[in-house]
Amino acid sequence: MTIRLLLVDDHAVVRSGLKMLISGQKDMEIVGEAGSAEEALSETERVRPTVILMDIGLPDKTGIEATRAIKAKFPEVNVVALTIHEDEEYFFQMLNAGASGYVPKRAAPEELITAINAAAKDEVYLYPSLAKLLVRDFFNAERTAEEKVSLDGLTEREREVLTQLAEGASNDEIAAALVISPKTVERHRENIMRKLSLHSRSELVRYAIRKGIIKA
Amino acid sequence: MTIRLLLVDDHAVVRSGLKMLISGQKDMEIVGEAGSAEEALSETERVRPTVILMDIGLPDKTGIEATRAIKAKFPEVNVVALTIHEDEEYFFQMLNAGASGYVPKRAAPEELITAINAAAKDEVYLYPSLAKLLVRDFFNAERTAEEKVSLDGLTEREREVLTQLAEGASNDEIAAALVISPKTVERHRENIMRKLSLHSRSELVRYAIRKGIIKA
DNA sequence: CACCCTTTGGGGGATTCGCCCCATTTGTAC
DNA sequence: GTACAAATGGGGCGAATCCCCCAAAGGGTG
Repeated sequence: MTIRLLLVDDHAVVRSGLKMLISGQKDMEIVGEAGSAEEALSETERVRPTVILMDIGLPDKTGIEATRAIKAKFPEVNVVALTIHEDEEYFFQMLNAGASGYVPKRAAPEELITAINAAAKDEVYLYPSLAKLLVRDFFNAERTAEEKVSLDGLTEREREVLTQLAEGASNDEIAAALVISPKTVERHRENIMRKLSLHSRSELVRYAIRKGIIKA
Repeated sequence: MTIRLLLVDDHAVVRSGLKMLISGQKDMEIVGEAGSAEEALSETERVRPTVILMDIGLPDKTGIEATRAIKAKFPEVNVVALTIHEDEEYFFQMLNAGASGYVPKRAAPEELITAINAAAKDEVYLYPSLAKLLVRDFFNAERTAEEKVSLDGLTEREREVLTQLAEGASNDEIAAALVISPKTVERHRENIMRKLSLHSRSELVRYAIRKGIIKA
């Protein structure tokens, strides 16, 4: 099964570099090129590629918008972002737009090949320095030491109550679980909210998830 | 800078295979081996490796627990999971435990080398078929095609209300924002909760964060 | 010993929530 | 043209929430 590629980049030089690189891969074939988001759309419709290599900086729209538009119309086409940007923002936006991979232009050629192969199999290749960001955000990790302290001076008991609150338990349920009076749970809740400057259970839930106290 | 490796696997055969593979890398050096979680801990303390290759199936504890314990004591040591398991559960648990990479044993040797290099640089390598799962879970927001289905049949207006609810807004605040009566907001909230089988704002908040409708 | 912090518990009141009942208008589908 | 979903709005009611007030027992520190 040959992988049919569409190159999207406004620099012809970049495209020819990619063509040279791809030409070494016998299971890949470049079936089209585009220098703008508009062209990318029409070329996708015309040639129906397996995978699109998408630059982010395009003259008309960003590659992010182009990706979103393409995935909306042709969800079976997978997009690999290939860009000079290693910003966290672009990375997340591109994945959110539906990209199946993200490779900086400074990456080794083999990494791009890996990413293309992954995208063709409907998998996702993430460049390691950026994958790290995704994992960090996903698990709200990085705590271990300082974020546990950054629970803004909550006591042990308060943290215990907060956990239950965040999981959606009512005052009575928490009281039963901790074997104390519902009124004491109230008391703890008030103290928690005052210390954290939060004013509703909903805000407590978000706070707890952000801090990694509970999982979403 | 040589990368100092600790191999953790209860099968000596696997360890010698890895030794052979690593011996081809002149910037890597195996400084220790362990056949159990217990040994992994003590060896980590003794040799202070840069990167640990960690199997999940160990005789005493799982590699997940071992990783958690090691990251708690030696956060600067990065762990790459190397396992036969490609289950979603193990994958997420391992990352949550603090692993800097996840490579199935069936992966190509170069992928393991890439993962080790990434881990040594404090980055994260994710095997493409599993990276896909992470991205999917992280951006469960808009799925272009099946998004409407994945939100269990919520209407456009209901999703709009849900977003506000999840952000912690009261009925009156939402009414003001959407320029409708508080009573109508109530109506929408009831329909949302019934459709999703949720029964409190707290549960709505978690649901919305899980689905990527709002960020935590 | 006096002081502070934590944890425990109660009273009361204004407000909000969660869940029923009801209805009208405006589309879209058959 | 009728039927059905979606969006709009209202009334009411019991429960829960949120925010004040109050207090006492126990631990630790200066």
